[in-house]
Amino acid sequence: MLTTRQNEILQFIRRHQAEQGVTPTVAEIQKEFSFSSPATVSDHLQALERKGSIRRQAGTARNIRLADFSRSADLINVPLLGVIAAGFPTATAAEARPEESLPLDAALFGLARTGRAFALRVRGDSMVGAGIHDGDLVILQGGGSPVPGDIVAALIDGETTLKRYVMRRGKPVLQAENPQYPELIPVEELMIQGIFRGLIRTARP
Amino acid sequence: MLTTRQNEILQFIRRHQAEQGVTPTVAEIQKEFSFSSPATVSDHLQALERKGSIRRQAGTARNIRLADFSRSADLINVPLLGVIAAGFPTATAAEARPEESLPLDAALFGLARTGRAFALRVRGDSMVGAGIHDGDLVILQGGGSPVPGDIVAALIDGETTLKRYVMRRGKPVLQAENPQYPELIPVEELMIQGIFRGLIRTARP
DNA sequence: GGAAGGACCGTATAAATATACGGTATGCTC
DNA sequence: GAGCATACCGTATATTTATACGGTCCTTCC
Repeated sequence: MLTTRQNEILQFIRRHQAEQGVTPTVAEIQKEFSFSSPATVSDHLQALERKGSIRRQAGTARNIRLADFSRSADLINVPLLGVIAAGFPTATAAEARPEESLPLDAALFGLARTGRAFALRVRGDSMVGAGIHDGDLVILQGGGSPVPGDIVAALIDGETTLKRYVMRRGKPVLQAENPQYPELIPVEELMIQGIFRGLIRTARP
Repeated sequence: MLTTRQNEILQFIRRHQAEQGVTPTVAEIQKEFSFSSPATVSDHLQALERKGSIRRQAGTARNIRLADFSRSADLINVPLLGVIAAGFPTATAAEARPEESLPLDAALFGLARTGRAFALRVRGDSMVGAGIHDGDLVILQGGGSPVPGDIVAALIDGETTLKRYVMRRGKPVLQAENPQYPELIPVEELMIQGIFRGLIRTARP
């Protein structure tokens, strides 16, 4: 479908976008291929557009758009905010100091693009019954109301912990999922920081 | 660190890049926020650059670069190839029919950009002891040799299963991690399809 | 009360940028 | 051999684009 030359140019555009974050200008393509004239590039771009590989917006700079770019349009950068205790509550949690961020597929994790999503690394094993292990990254959606049964990051008495949110006799309680921990934590003042949306575990080398 | 306004503008730049594939021009930012002057945008961009959120290349159009862009340059599309049995081996596995693909951070999962990585959805609970549950997505790296202790997707007698690869008396065996399953599966002919690199679980709504 | 930073406006402008126009040359095909 | 697509060149140019300069108004902080 594409000629050899057209394919070379398309590959360069892809590479440029992946590395620089933006598509190249006509002049940059011209330089890469050592063309003497920008018109040569223009010709190729016309061909690529006709064949549907790229789109262009008339009258703007750096106006090349890859036709299949929308594939990764649903990505959001989820900040990794620190460590959360799945065990006894600890104060060393949920700081607002983004060390790092994870590019995640918002649709896969059911994350609202508008709401604040964040990730925390789990320390402790109080949630092993729910398959959440020490070292896992939990993905949480901030700013919402949990449904009983949800796993939540909760702030109780100034300390944050990961527990299951359930109702007992009309009152919300936080429940661990490990027989070695107290099953129920009575809650006086409860602030939900985030609702569990998923987790990521990576094999340790 | 960033002011409210600076953050709004940074978010717009991020969103524009995610949706359009390129960062916005000064004029596009100006229009989005209904500023009467491009100088206002310039002021904000200066502040964002000073604070390290963006970088700019002098003398070019559409020259905003997100400082943390390189992080998402490491994304690879990992095909979701089907379902794998974590239980008794089944023939319905590892088909070469990509239904879907997952954009994943290659560095996070330790995936080689060159090698073939793939994902499978887990059916069964023979690996719950390793924290792998029914419905999880396991990320596997194809084409390598497992180290004893690795979790692998293995093809035995034409059927695929997810098990831990260990050595017993000098011979490789596949081990389930659930007392309800036979602990060791003697292996006559063993083909490793992939080595476990991580998993993704999403909360079911 | 002055200094500093933030948030804007209006205008001006050099440089970057995409593209049009008119060429040449080559290979393919009907 | 005419017609057509591809692959290039050189030049010209209307726009786009980023940014500089000189302002105003406000809040915060010492």
